Amino acid sequence: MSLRWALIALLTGRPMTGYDISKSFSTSVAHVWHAPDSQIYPELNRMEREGLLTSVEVPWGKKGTKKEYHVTDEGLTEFREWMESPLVPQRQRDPAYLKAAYFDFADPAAVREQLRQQRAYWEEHLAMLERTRASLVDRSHPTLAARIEKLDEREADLAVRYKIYAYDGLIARARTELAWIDDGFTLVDELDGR
Amino acid sequence: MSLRWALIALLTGRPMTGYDISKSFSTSVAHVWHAPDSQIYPELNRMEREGLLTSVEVPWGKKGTKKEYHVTDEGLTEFREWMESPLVPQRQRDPAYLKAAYFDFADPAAVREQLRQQRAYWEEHLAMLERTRASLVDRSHPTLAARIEKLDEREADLAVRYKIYAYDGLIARARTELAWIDDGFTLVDELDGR
DNA sequence: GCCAACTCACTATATCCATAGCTAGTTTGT
DNA sequence: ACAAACTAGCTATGGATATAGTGAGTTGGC
Repeated sequence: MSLRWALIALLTGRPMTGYDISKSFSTSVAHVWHAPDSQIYPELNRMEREGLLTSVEVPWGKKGTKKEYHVTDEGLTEFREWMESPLVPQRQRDPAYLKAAYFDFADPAAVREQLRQQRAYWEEHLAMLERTRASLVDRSHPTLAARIEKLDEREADLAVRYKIYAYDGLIARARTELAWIDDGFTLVDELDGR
Repeated sequence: MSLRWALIALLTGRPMTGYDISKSFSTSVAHVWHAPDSQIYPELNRMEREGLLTSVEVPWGKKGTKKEYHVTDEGLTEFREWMESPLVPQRQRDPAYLKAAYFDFADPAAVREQLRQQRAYWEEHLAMLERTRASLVDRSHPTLAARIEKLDEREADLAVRYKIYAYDGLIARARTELAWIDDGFTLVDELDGR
């Protein structure tokens, strides 16, 4: 259900076609809420039917047309309502922790390999988050830039600061994961007698 | 798909009925992999059909019987294979971060209320994790106790240490969330001019 | 003797989500 | 002139997950 709010969040920046959304999703909202095309297109249709979005046919090339989605006042109102409604806490569902709790069933070499893979993944993820954070700070991030154009300086500052705040949280989380993985290497060395 | 491995993990401790599983789930594996009854019962059936589990009918009271599930050798083999197979990294999908990135759409009072709720949730969650960690350290945790009974001291040590390691990760994660929430209070005070 | 609380084992329904495609038009490079 | 790469907008399928039940047997307290 958060998908629709992620879509509205994205469309507050600028009106977009389904294709634009599916592309820019991966460089912005997807860092907090990933979704594949097969969810995005049907959800856009549903939201239009429910009046949260309207669409405008825009010509594309000589013959083609594309559908540009705009957030309606109703959509914005419901988005604000969601923003202020209580959060449903997420259940834990992380295979990495499930595996870690039962590492004694794997041999130490396999455990080290797991840890190496996780470390590589989180390092890459962290680097991406830091790049994105930097593009928010200098306001070069395309989705953000489009959005703050329409705002005055005070509003723009709010929008930017909260986005940086969200990324700071993601970055702290990634660093915590990396520290935990490093503790894992230490532990397996100790238990394996090195 | 991780559900079946969570179930095998639990059943390596001791054979259990579906009901036992659904109950003890919440105090152990659910901390890393939550699942409702409606997933557990069908999955147990499927696993039995596929030969990962066998079941024994056990009398219950005067007339009733219950079904006790045991992990088969095949189940244990597949569990070990999963343990050593590469992890599929999880996509981000966290409404708390989605909201935080767009806090500028909510008024500061609503933002503070959100943060208070999250703080309360994570504090409680952290306390629970620390209680569970303590029960692992002194080996009083029922699921763990049942499991290490059958093991020699070295194997028991491995099982206990890795479980503590997993909880240390969850605890570090919870502390990171709490620190982030506190940063949120500071930020909203600053932006709201207090 | 009866009720409440608990044990046991499910099911029904609907939505969410992932994987993996498809078709057709457009632009760019050679 | 043609192919490759890209833009556009989907769909089909199957499995995962949440919410919310059902109903029957058992135990313990008063």
